[in-house]
Amino acid sequence: MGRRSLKDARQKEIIEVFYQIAKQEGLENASLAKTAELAGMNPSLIIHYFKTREQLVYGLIEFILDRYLQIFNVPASANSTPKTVLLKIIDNVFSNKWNILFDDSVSYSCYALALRDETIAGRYRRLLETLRKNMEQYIRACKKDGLLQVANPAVTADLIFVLVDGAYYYLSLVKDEKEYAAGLKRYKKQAIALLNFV
Amino acid sequence: MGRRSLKDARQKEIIEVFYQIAKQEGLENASLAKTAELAGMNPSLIIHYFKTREQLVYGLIEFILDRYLQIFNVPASANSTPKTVLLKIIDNVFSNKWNILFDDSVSYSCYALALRDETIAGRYRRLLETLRKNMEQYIRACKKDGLLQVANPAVTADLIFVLVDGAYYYLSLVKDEKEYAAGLKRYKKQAIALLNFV
DNA sequence: AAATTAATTGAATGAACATTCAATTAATTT
DNA sequence: AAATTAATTGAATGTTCATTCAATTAATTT
Repeated sequence: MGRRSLKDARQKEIIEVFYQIAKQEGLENASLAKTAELAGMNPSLIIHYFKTREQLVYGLIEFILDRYLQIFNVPASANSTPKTVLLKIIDNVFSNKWNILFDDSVSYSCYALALRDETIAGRYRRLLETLRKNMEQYIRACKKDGLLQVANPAVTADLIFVLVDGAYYYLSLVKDEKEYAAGLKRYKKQAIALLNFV
Repeated sequence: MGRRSLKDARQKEIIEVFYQIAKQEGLENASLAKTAELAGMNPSLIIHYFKTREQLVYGLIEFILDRYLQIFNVPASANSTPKTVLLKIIDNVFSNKWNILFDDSVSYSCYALALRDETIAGRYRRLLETLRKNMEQYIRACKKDGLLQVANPAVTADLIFVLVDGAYYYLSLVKDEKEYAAGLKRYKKQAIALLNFV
């Protein structure tokens, strides 16, 4: 049947290099040429795998959005009660891990794209919905066990993510580590207050 | 003394056209050529007034950031008490006026730039600081009159803006008008709750 | 070994871009 | 009217870019 396809692996590799370039130079300056050079391949090979730059950007966004779901990766040791799980998730959200996982500039550039491209907007909507639904389930589990008192788990989950997004908007400009940590702590405290644990 | 300079007026005009192009095509696709064409002038005239595209972008950001301060423009009729003023400001923040004043995509593109350009970052820091300080003063005035009970006006002001930024992050993807209005209302209610009026 | 399929290269294309520079036109002052 | 200063134009430059296409190389199967 001829040579076997490297498509999946190659695409992933290219996306990762493209992301690296975008981090260094900004998404708007991330070109196929630069990406190809860093990846040690010919620009036309990128076109071979993605057809257009636009498709590569779609790939990058898929790649980035997938990372968000890692918030809900909680070690088994924290699985004792719904409350410890929920608190661990809140921990994840308001932690420095966030900054390692995401480049702020690229993130906002992608979001700006979403606001002009319905395909990308759809992906983002689905992600934000998933994040909220997941959080809602965890809140619901706690509520069922009488661990917290909230009128509407969906509304509370939404509010928490609004807090998260607003927090990182502000914090992304904060260079001072102490101030950054203090802010993160304050916002986290506010999020936990919203959960109204008994 | 020769011909008098049109610099200020011309620069402002160019920035406004540049903004218009950025709204239509995205900031990353807003070129001097397109701007010049829409403005009915030669691209080199833009260079004449701004030296480089980078300087034009700086001008655009200045232009956009100035608009944010309009939040605090409160009609004299609302000046009766510190509480009505503060509520009017909250009203302004969580209103549709916001969307008319700002293009979401361009806003996030500019913010992405700030995170890779210290000059722009400085401008944003100053603005965010000003917004918070202003809000803090209004909260303080209410507190002095015993109209609300908050432990730390600065912290509360910050939290409100975190809420605002997170709210618009989410809402910018919401197309449905009813859902948009409902969200806005919910977040506004939460902001007012934070103020803890007596 | 021949056939097949995909990977990869390299050269070429044309478009768009920011910027430069010299020349011209239009106000304003003396 | 002459001098001055700024506005404006238009052509030119060189770079970077995404994309195309034909040719070549490398696996894999029959």
